[in-house]
Amino acid sequence: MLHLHDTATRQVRELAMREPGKVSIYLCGPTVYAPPHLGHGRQNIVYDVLVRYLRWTGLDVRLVSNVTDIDDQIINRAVAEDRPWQDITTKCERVWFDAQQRLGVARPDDTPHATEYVDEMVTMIGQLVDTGSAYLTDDGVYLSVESVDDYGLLAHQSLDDMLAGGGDRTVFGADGKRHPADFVLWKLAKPDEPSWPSPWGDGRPGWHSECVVMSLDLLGEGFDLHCGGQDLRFPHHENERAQAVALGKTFANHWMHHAFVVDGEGEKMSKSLGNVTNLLDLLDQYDQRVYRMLMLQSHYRSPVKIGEGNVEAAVASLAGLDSFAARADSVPAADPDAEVLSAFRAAMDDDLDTPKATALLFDTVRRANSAIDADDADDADDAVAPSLVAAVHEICTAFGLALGGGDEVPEEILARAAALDQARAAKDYAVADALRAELQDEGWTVETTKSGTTVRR
RNA sequence: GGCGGCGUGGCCGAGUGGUUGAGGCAAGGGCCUGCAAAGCCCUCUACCCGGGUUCGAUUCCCGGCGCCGCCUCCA
Repeated sequence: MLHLHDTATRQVRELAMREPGKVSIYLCGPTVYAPPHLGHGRQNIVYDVLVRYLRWTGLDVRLVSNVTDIDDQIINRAVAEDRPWQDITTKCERVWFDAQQRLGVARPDDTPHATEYVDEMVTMIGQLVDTGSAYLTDDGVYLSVESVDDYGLLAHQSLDDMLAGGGDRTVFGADGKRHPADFVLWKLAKPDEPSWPSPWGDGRPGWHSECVVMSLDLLGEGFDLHCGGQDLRFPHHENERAQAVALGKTFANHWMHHAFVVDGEGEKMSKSLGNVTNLLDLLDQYDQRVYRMLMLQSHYRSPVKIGEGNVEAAVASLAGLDSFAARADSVPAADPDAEVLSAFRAAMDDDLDTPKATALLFDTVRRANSAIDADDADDADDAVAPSLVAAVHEICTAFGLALGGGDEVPEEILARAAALDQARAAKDYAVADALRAELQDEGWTVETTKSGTTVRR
């Protein structure tokens, strides 16, 4: 069974399932006002690997991930560029899912939008007001954090400690709030801002409300896992939870947070710092599997540096895997090696130890390569290569890592590869070398072996 | 000011109280190959500093230095 670090308890503990065999996961998705950066890419891949792995083990996973399509950032950009805010959200959402597809990330089962849930949010906020957990000020409706007994569960700090000053930081925003940590549920609209009707006046929902309403609506109370980046732990997730608790509802049973992508100096990549690397640039410049490879090789709770050096290293390692896949094509099908799969599951079940699992993958590839060499040499009946090859493919499936390059090789290229083999057979090496050089110049990877020439991108 | 994390070889990045500290990439040598490529084998280089606990610490504890995160929009 999968054991995962839980932010609430700070322990690695078993991911309990509300319903046996079924896993319900809520992932905080993007605010669609800018192109995705590397940090978003990490998020996409971390949870894609989680979901694929769980499905690979036979579990029925439902992943819900929202799209925040109304927010101050969106409004600000719309005003700055003098265009309708919906232009921005629809375009950014398209770019987001396009990037996910290029990353090989499966689309979530549900992608609810904040704008589709405004009525439900208004209803929920009304309940919070009715029970006295929320109150009206002159600019909106706020949740009183003091009405939530265990507020700070995810932050692991008491309200007093959070407020304690020091350094040059400012302590929350105050305005008309009863407590500095109280947060806005409903923002009353200023002139020309997008708005929806509510009992407290036209306005829009605060960021922290949509996820509560949507996760409870689609997954129900006590769903299994809520996840997102470490920066969402507090205040976003704390505040989501506060609303659920104030409503008397059971919220997520387990909290998972992944670490940041950092720059060369180890600083968090962040839009506000301006040190982000556009995810699309990486996808444009490199093999689209490269980023997944990089994420697999580090642990999801450790910061990871993305630089030209390790990107190139990942490219090279993928080339090795592709070569393996190409030569393994001729290996007969077999049941995957049980020991390898068992070691793989042990690693993954231990808080998603993908670095260990990836090491196992490479190790298995090496063993399989050796076994293929040995089988070529003596035609042994008790060949171990097939089961190792099958195990490699299983791991790659669970990782969501496609091997083999993928591009179809045109007939004309295959014909030239065949001509190359004929020249070699005729010991006409000058012709053979010329053919190989031509193909390589055109960007093909050419591998001539005893059993023939393979060509791929 | 509070809470938390990190400091490993040429680079990235795991991990552990003990004869031999993953894996990837890079480098060197070899095998294979008509020659390459791919593959396989071998080799090289590391645990921030100072104390302490211990038979023994990179791993545990204390102190120091350096870096980072959250407490504010943020994956």
